[in-house]
Amino acid sequence: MSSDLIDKSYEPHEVEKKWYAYWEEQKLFSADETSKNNHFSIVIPPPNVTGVLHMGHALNNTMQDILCRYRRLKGDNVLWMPGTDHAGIATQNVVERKLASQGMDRQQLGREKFIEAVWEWRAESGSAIINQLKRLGASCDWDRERFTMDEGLSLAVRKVFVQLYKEGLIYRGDYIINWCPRCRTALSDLEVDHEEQEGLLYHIQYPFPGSTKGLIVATTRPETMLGDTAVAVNPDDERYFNLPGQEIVLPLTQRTIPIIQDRYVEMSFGTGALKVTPAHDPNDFEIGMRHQLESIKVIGDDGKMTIEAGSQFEGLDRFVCREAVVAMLKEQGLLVRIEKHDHSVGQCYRCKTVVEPNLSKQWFVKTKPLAKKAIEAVEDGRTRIIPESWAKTYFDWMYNIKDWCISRQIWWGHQIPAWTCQKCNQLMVEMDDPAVCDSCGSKELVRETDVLDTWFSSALWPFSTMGWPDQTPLLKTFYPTSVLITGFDILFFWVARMMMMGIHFMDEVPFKDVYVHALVRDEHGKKMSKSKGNVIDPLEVIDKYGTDAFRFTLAAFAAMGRDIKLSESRVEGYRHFINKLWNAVRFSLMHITENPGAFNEKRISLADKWILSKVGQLTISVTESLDNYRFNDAAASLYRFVWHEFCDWYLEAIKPVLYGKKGEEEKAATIAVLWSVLKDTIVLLHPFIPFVTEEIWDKMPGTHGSIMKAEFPGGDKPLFQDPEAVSTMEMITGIITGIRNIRGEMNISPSKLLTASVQTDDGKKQEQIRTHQEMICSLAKLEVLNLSRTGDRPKSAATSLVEGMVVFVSLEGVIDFSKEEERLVKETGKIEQELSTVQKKLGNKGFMDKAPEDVVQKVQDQNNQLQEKLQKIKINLEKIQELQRS
RNA sequence: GGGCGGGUAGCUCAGUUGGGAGAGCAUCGGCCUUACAAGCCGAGGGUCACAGGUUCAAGCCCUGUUCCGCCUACCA
Repeated sequence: MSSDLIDKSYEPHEVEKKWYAYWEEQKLFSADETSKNNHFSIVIPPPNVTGVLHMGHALNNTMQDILCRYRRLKGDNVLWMPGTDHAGIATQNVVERKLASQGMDRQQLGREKFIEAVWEWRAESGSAIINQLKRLGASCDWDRERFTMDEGLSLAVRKVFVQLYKEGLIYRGDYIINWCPRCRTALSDLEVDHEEQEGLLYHIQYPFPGSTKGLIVATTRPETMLGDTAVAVNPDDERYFNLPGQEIVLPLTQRTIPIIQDRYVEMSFGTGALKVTPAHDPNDFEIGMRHQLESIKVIGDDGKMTIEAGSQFEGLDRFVCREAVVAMLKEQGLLVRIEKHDHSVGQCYRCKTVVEPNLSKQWFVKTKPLAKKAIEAVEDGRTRIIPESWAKTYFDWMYNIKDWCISRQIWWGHQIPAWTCQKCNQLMVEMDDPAVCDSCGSKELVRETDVLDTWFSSALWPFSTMGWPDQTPLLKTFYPTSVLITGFDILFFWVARMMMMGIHFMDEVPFKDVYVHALVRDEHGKKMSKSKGNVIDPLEVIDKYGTDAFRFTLAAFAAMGRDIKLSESRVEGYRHFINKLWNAVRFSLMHITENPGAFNEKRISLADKWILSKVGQLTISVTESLDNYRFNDAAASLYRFVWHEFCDWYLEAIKPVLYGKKGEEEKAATIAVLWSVLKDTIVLLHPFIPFVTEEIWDKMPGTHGSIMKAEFPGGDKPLFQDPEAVSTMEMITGIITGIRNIRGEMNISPSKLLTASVQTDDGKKQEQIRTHQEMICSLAKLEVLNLSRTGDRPKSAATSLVEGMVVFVSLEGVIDFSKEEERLVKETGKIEQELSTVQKKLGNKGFMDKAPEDVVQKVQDQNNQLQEKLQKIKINLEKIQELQRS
C-alpha cells in the first residue's frame, strides 16, 4: 500500500461531515427502550433555543459524549436525551427586539399572534444550537429530541402545577418580589445578579410635627421615601427610648408616619433610625407585616413613579425622581449629608436593568418540604455529587431555601392553569379547562395571564422528556438517569430543583450521580463575555483545528474542581496530537495490507509483548478514569501511550522487522500485533476523538461497520499482561537512552555510528542484551554492541549507568574528554545529593524503628544502588582524567 | 458578613489513603534518521505562597498569616 491512500496530514472537515451523517443515518445513537442490557442514561442540560453554542456547552457536551460513547463501546444500552429549553424571558426579548425593528410591539400584536410569532421564530432559528451540537460530535438520540414547550412536556408541567397546588405546595399571594421594569416581569431570587457598586448614602432629616428637630434616617434610595409608612428604631436603643408611639413628618408629602420599634434595626448603622418602605424593600416588607403597616407603591411596574408618589413626581423615572427628591430635600434644608457608600445592587440576569423590589400578586412554590427530601437523598448517597465539595454548597442553599416565585408576567411560556370567577372570586386550578365556576356556577371565568418560570419546566426535564405522566417503557428503562453533567452555575437554578421535583413526582432521585464541572475561562482566567470581547467561539475553533483536537483539549484540561483556562494555542497543541496519531496510522497501514488475524503469543517479540502489556494497562487506566469522571487523567494516559510509547518506542523498534530484516515469519507476527494494538488504541480513543478514529477504523483492514459497534479492548477476556517483558524492555530502552544521552550531551552527530559495550556480570541480563542487541543497535545508532565483564573497559569511552550496568560508548576519534569529564562530575554531584537524603533517613533511628518494613527496605535498596552507581562513576571519572593527562 | 476553591518549573496545570517533585507548552543544543519539521534526539529549569504544628517522614494532615478568584447574604 502506498501512502497516497492516506493523506500526509489529517484534514478534519470532510471527514467530520461524512461520519456524522453516517452515524445518524445508521441510527447509531438510538437507545433501545425495551432492552434488558445494562442501561446508561443522561439527559442533556437543555440549551436555550435562542442560544448559540459557547464554550460552556462545548465542555459540558463533550464530557457527556465521551461518557455515552464509552458506555456504548462497553456494550451498555445508552440513552442520551437531547432537547432545548424555551427560555421564556430570553426568547421573548429576542422576538420583541425583532418586532421593534419592524416598528411593532407585542401589545399591538396581541398575545396569540405574538406567541405564533415566537413559534415561527423558533422554527426558523431554533435548531441552530442543535446543529452546532452535532458539529461537536454529540451522539444524542436525536429522534427523541424534546422541547420544554412541546405538548407532552406542557402536559407534565400542568400536571405538576395542579398537583402541587392541590397539595398546598403552590400558593398565590401578595408579596414583595424582584421586578424587572424593563422585562416587566417578576423574577425569582436566583434570577437577580448582585453587583457591588459605588453608591451614595443620603442622610435625611424627618422632622417631628411642628418642630425643626427630628430624626435622621439614612438611605441609598431617597426616592423610596415617598412610600415610607414608618420609621423604625431598635427597642434597645437608649437614644430613642421615648420616641415610639410618636409620629413624625414625612418630608415632601402631607403625611405623618409612626415611629415603631423593631429588632431588625441595626443600632450601629447610620443614626440607628430606619425608614420603612414596605412596598419597595424586602426587609421593610417584613417589618410592615409585623407591624401591620400600610404598603404604598410609589414605583410602578414600568419603573416610573406612580400617583402615590405625589403629583410633582408622578411619571418620573425612578432614577430621575431620586435626583428630584434630593434636590427638593436640599432646598428644604432636610438633606443632612451625603456619604459614599458601596453596596450591592441587584440586576436582572437577562437584561442587566436594576431590579426593583416590588409588591405584587404572584405564585410561589413552598419549597421547604420539597427541599427536605432532596437534602436527604444526597445525605444518604442516593445521589452523589461529584466533586464532593459541591455537596456542601448544595446543602447550604437547600437548608436556607426560600419560596420560589414561579409566575412571570410575560407571554412566552406555560400559561398558569388557574381561573378566577368574576362573580364570586373563586380560584380554580385544574387539569381540564373549567367551563363554569365550581362554587357559584358562573361562566364568567378569567384565566390567569401569567406564565411559569422557565426553570419550572426544566425542573421536570429528567422525567418529562421520557413521557411522564405516562408510565412509558422509556421511563421504566432509563429513569433514574445514571449521571447529570452540568456546570456549577446552574446547581441551584436547575439541579436542586430537579432533585426536588424528581423525588416528589417519581419517588426516586432523578440521577445517581451529579458531576459538576468547571467553567471555561479565557487564558487569563477571566470569565468569557461578549462585553469583555474575550469570547472564543467554539465553532471557529472547530473550523480551524477540527472537532477532535478541540474535544481532546477540553478533556485534557477538564481536571476536577478547577476552571479551565482556554486559549487557541492549546487547541493547536492537541491538533499536533491528532496529526501524530494520523501519521502513526498512516505508517502502520503501509504495512498492514490485510486483516492479519490473531497473533500467536508464542511467536511474538519482546517489543510486541511490551506494547501489548502497555495497551492492557492503558485500557485499565482509561476505564478507571472514566468511571470516576477523571477525564483529564484518561486523556493524559491516552496521549502518553500514543505518543511516547506507541510512536516513540514501539514503531521505532519494529521498523527493522517491518522492513523484512528479520524474516517473513517474524514480520507477520509483528504485523498482527501492530494491527491488534492499533485497533484497541483507536477504540480507546474513540470516545474522545470520534471522527478521526472512525476514519481510521474505516481505513483499517479487517474492521467492519462503525467503530461505534466495536468491542472495547479485552471484552470478557483478560487483558494481555507480561510483566517480565515489560521489565526487560525497560532495561533495553534504558540502555538505549543512556547511549543517546551521551550522544546528545557530547554533540555527537546522530548520523555517526558508534561502538558501545555493556558491562555486567549478570548472566541473565547478558543473555537478554544479546538477544535484543539488534534493537539496541538500531535505536541507539550503533555499529557494534559488545558485552563485557567487570574489569573490562574500553580505552577511551564515555559512560552511563543503567540498572547497575555500565554502558560504555567508545569515544575514539569522536570527542574531547573534558566534555565527558564535565558530564561525569555533574552526574556524581547528582548521585551524591540523592545519596545524602537517603542516608539521612537510614541514619534516623526513628525512621528505622517506626517506618513500615517495606519502606525501609526500599530506602536500603536505593542506598545500595546509589553507592554502587557512585563507585562505578568515580572509577570512570578517574579513567577519563587519566586519559586527559596522557 | 458567611462559604468554597486556588497559590507547585518562564507559562498553563497534574500530583486519589503522608514514604524517591511530574506533564504539556515555552527555552537551549543537535538533527530534513523514508509516518509525522504539526516531526526526531537530548538538556536546563522548582525554598511546592509565608509562619508554626503533628509525624520517623508533609506539596499532601492541623493552626495562623497573606494574596487571587468565585459563590452567597436583608446593614438601610
